[in-house]
Amino acid sequence: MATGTGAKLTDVAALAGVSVGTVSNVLNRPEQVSDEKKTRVLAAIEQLGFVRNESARSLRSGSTTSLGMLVLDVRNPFFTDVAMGAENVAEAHGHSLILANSAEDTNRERAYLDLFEQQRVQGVLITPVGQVLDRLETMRQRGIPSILVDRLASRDQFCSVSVDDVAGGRTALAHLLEAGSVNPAFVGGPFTLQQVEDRHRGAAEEAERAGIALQLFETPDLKFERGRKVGELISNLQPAKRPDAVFAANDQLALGLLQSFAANGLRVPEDMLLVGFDDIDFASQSSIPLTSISQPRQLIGERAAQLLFEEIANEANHVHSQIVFTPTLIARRSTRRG
Amino acid sequence: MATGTGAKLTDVAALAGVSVGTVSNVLNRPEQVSDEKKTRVLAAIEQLGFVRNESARSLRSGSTTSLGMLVLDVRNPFFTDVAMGAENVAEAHGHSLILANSAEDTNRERAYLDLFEQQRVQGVLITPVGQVLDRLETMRQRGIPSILVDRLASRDQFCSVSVDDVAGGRTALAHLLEAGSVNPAFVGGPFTLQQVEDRHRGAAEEAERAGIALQLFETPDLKFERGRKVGELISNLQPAKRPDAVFAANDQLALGLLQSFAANGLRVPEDMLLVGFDDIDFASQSSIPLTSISQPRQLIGERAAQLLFEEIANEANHVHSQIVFTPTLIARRSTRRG
DNA sequence: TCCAGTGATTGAATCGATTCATTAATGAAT
DNA sequence: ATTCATTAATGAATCGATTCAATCACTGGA
Repeated sequence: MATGTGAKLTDVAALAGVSVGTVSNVLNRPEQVSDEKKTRVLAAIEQLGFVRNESARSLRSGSTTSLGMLVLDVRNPFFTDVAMGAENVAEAHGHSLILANSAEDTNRERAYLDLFEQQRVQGVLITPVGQVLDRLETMRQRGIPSILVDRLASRDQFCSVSVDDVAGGRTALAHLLEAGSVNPAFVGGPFTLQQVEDRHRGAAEEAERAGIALQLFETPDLKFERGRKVGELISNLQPAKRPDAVFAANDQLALGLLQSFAANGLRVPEDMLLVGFDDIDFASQSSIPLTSISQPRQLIGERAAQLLFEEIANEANHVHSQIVFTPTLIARRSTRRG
Repeated sequence: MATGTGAKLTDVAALAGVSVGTVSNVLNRPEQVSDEKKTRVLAAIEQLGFVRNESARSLRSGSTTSLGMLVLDVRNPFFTDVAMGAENVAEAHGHSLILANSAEDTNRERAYLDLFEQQRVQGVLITPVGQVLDRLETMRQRGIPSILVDRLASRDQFCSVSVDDVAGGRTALAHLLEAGSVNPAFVGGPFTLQQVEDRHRGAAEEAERAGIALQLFETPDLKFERGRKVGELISNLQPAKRPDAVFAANDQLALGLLQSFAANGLRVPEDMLLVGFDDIDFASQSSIPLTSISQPRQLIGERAAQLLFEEIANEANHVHSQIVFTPTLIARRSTRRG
């Protein structure tokens, strides 16, 4: 049964007793083929187990039917959710999404962009790591447009889909104040990350507006372990100086804080209010469910893919746009007293 | 500057003043080309911004340089970790990994297998959803081998890489008994999932060996929410009948149990010991760190990819093998008294 | 000087599906 | 009966990189 190398289109044509053109038409313009030949061709395809060679197809037709997506970290649920949104839209357009992982490594980022170019994908969704805007612009000139995801395009030559982190910061702090905090703190860093900078700025604005000081605990990263360390530090402050509420720059950090508060006998929310950012699954699954700022992850992916298809369809006079979502607060036990 | 359609190999050859064969050699067998021409060609490539057309390359050479990977759920960290392992190995072999998500949907599974065949990937790593073994066998006869991941191959025509869940179950229960449990329980289901069945069987074996009864709380799924509900149930049992230790079939379930135990004033580990399975990141990040059974996720991906490359290299007389890893216990606070 | 041997270079043929100008067939209209 | 329009089918040319048999250039030995 093993045919060695598979059947090709000419084999199908021979078996069905039609020309290659007709077989191709059955595959690509079935409405132009008479029912009789169509069934004969389909039967032949079935019988031979013919699978069309995508390389040959795209070489001749000059275009593929796939999009490339390059994310910072596939292990981060944020990106996989975004990817799922994009994938759904791609599927609806009859395209497939090739998902690749730069793992925050500029070499891998470059390698995958090379791959995408070589494969002649129709377009690229990317959360950049390094300085790739020039590269992306070159690619667009060569006919492969790209959309920035989770980044606000700093130049107007790109579309982007991102989240308003400043607004998120404002919302978080307003919520803490409303819940009764008079001495709130922000925990997060480094400030070279735009996201951190923005979230803090929003919080600071809101605090100022209320005439309240915002303490700052700057961290070198946003990991769980870091949260534990800062939590230790905060727990050991004199009660008078200790903040009564913390806004953490992301949920990982917040969960670390939560763990060490619990270990040090600081009760959340009685002694300490806590808000995170991202609303990852585990925010709600912690033993004390965590209030968090939620981003419409799936929607981000969907919109990004839609924008990309628009640009693909109308490369010539496409107008770039920046979509910015406003994140929303999900209130849970960690800020609900009594 | 916009060249419209990019430069091709003949353009490079013309500019460099060499034949197309030489340009191709520079790309594929650089050691056979004199330094002088090599530099001229490379300069021309640079100047024209030439990017080789992968479709043309693989059409002529008859083989691609990519692997397909089809996972049950990209949002599950288990699979993304496995994927990263596989990706690393693929990269080391100069291949790229196309990651696709069947989302436990047999239609999507079929569609992506179609895509992989059309793209003539070199091989496939797959965690099957539906009944696809026949399909996979056909694909292998056509020259596309596949490896089962996180599944023990029921037929000997496939390689597989999986984990010994029975051993995991034994280890978990032995640990609970050692920690002082005299009335342990298993929480999990449905038993149609091989994983659940095996984990329970291991635990039951170990309990029997120790002459101790193992209570069973069967669940219709393995989600966090379900864990909360069962936790509620267990918390409300009379202390005499209530188990003093729980082995949950996975971490999600265990975290749900943990949350509701806390809400009901049942202290872990003082009043209740708790072990999960999978060792997801959040097991250690819970406010009471969770003891769990850990699977070598990355390693699973690496080995699977290695097996695949072996089969690709030696399709004719490859001997299929089943790799089964024994999971290990990571002891944390949830089973450490005093 | 000639020849054999080695290594670099060449370019026509090739991979397999698609395209499109052309032909064939059928029917409607004059 | 003839012309025109419409639809279906054909198959040679084509996409762009790779392959490989043939050619060329050069060296060292006879």
